[in-house]
Amino acid sequence: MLSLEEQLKVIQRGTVEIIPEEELVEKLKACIRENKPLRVKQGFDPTAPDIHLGHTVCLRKLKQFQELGHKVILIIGDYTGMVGDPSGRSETRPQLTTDEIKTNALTYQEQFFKVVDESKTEVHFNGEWFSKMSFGEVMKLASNFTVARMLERDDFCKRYKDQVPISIHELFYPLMQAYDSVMIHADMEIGATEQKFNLLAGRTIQELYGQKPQVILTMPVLVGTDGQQRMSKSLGNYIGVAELPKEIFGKIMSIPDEQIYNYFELVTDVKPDELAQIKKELEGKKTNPMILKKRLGKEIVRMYYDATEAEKACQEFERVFSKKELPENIPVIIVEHDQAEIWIAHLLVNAGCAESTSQIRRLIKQGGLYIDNLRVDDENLKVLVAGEKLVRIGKRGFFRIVGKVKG
RNA sequence: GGAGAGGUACCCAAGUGGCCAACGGGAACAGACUGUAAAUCUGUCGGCGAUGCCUUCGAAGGUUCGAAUCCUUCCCUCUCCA
Repeated sequence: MLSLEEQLKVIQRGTVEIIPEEELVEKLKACIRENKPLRVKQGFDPTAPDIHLGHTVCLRKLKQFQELGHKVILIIGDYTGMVGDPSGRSETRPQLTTDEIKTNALTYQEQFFKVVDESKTEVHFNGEWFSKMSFGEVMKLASNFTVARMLERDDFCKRYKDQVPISIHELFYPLMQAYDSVMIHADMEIGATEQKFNLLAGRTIQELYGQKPQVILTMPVLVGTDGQQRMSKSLGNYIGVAELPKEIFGKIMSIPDEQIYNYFELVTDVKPDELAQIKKELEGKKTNPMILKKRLGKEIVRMYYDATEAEKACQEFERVFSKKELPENIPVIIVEHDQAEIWIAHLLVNAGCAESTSQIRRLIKQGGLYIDNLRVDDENLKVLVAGEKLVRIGKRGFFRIVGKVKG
């Protein structure tokens, strides 16, 4: 095990807060002395079946703990998932069914272990204890917190003021997360800054159950591809770690330039001195941000695939967007029709390239539709069904439509 | 239980009898520009082979030549009082 100072250096990297830092020092000292690893916890609710880069900010921290020789405990919140974490939310989250939770949990684990080391991880579902809890125990847990304290939370407070409903069960969320810490005897819990309240609740509850409170460590919230809000699947601004290389790369290219540095810092393995270099380049006007963004894209694809895929994704991007050439793989769609000729809008809707004929009309009006590299300017264009057509919708939609006349 | 406020398109949000397929903003999409799927600017943004027709403003009925707008019932949310 590394020395206290060395460990602290690694642990502190990229964090927002460690509360309280003195306790961490104490815990680390004891663990070095007794050669007993810390139990470092983080929970995830299997709400959306995709881990995205935002999640990896904390996961990567967990990984660092593993590398320092500590034990990571991953809680899959099948029960908390039924409540839905209110953190940073402006409304009640939809409650998941047990089936959804089950399938999501599987994908989750698969994706977790793209970042953390499975062999050094203990996995628990919080249903293990919550499903067995009696109502009396629930009441005991609930009596430890007051409504006023819950309403200290910014998200609840805001909802309350804005007259947005808050269901009673949502108030249980922090308590449940806290109780998880009791059940697994957590020494430390990691979460994004918006988790602070829940994490602190863990300390309170642990003490009430006669345990030493966990130290909490918060990480910055990663902003999504829109450059505004936190990355989240429901906001549609996320980059999933299981996405295809070209998707990951493309989405990275679409983040605002101002976010480049944050991404390098929070979700890549780029070393501190290199980070400083990147910061400099971004601040100086000499380097085109695009260059750095491409590097970022490659860096991230490499982490979840490999260097070859990363290079390919970058080249594909350059081919399609910089040189405006055709992408490498164009989906082929086979369409059948009983007439020899068909209105272009119908052809594309039948092939699933567009949702409505109105959409195609609009596209043509705007000059965004190409057939065999020729811009279509006639909304009423009819085409022969038979044969293969190369269709381009806007900048990104490429299709090969192979038509057959029925009968 | 009583009193009041409110439910509008993907989201926020105007509109309180015809000029409303519904102002505005965001998202999204398209175009221009650019060494980026960044930024900026412009446009589009319910559906339909369409200078017209059909469906939409919590739900169902009703009044009216005509309703998102008025009436009735119901469902949902919030606030205050108890």
